[in-house]
Amino acid sequence: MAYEELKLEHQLCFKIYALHRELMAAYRPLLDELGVTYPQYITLLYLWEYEEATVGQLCNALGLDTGTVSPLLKRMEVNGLVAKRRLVSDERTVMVSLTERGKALEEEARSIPSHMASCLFGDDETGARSLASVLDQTIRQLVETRKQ
Amino acid sequence: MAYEELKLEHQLCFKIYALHRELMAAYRPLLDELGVTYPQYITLLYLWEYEEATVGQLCNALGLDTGTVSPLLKRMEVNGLVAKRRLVSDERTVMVSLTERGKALEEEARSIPSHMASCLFGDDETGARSLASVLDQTIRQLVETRKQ
DNA sequence: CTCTGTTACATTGTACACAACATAATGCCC
DNA sequence: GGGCATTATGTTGTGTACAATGTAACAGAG
Repeated sequence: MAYEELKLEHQLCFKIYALHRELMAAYRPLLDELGVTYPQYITLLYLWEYEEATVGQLCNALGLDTGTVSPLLKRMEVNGLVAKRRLVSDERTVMVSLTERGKALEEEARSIPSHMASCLFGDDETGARSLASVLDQTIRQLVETRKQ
Repeated sequence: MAYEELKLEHQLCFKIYALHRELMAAYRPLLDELGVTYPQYITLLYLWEYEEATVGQLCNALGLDTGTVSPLLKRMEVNGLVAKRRLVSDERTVMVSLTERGKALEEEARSIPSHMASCLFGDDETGARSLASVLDQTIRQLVETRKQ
């Protein structure tokens, strides 16, 4: 007896929410082998690319706030993946860098993107690009709207 | 110096992850007015449509496990949105139904879908449908892969 | 009727995610 | 150089998520 527009099956948000969780579930077995979670994995992706970053840069790049990133980095430090040091030039700023163990994981991670691509698209090459462009477009629109 | 395939910007997963969080952020102010979170909102969507459901049916429909749904329902019960009762025919089964207050929220929620649609797509009507179909396709592929 | 496996749900433990607040270092205005 | 807003990060509290485990109720085999 619900209003048509409120039916669960019509909600785009729910598809995005569901896809997000399916995706995390698909990554989990791969990331378990590296001993990291998904948010830790994307933190590593950033650090593999830029060598080191401040906490603030990581928050910005990943779109997460300090309440998420700060304890996440603490766990990664405990697990020996990253090291933290305060800048001499500004004692407020914490610079995060990879340990040898953190760097070494990059080799083990190399196979993940292509493996995940096949999980997401099977053999459909064009599907990936069309999903990417639609997602970019939608995120842009959302961010746009939020800023007003 | 990272491998090209491991750069953050190339990761489709990250776009989905980011979109998911942007979307939750966009919903938050609307749902705050109803006094519910997003997972509670989709639980209400289901109950508005089907009147009542067992815990298991909700887990299935929402794709969440009992460890998530069980405490979520407990909070909704405390907030006076749902009621729970055990079936006489099977004392293991818990039936969840809406309270008057839970039913009343449906009216207040009616404006949410169209409001969110404009946040997601601006004026672009076709964007919604193309995103929906790409998401459906991708979820199907992921679920397919997971089952093997 | 009893034993045993299964089912439905709840609980525990770990890890996000974010709002709100706390803290310490910096920069700047005078 | 003292006061003060700002900045960078950390902490607290609430609410997901999910794996693993617990528990009571049910369902059949013998």
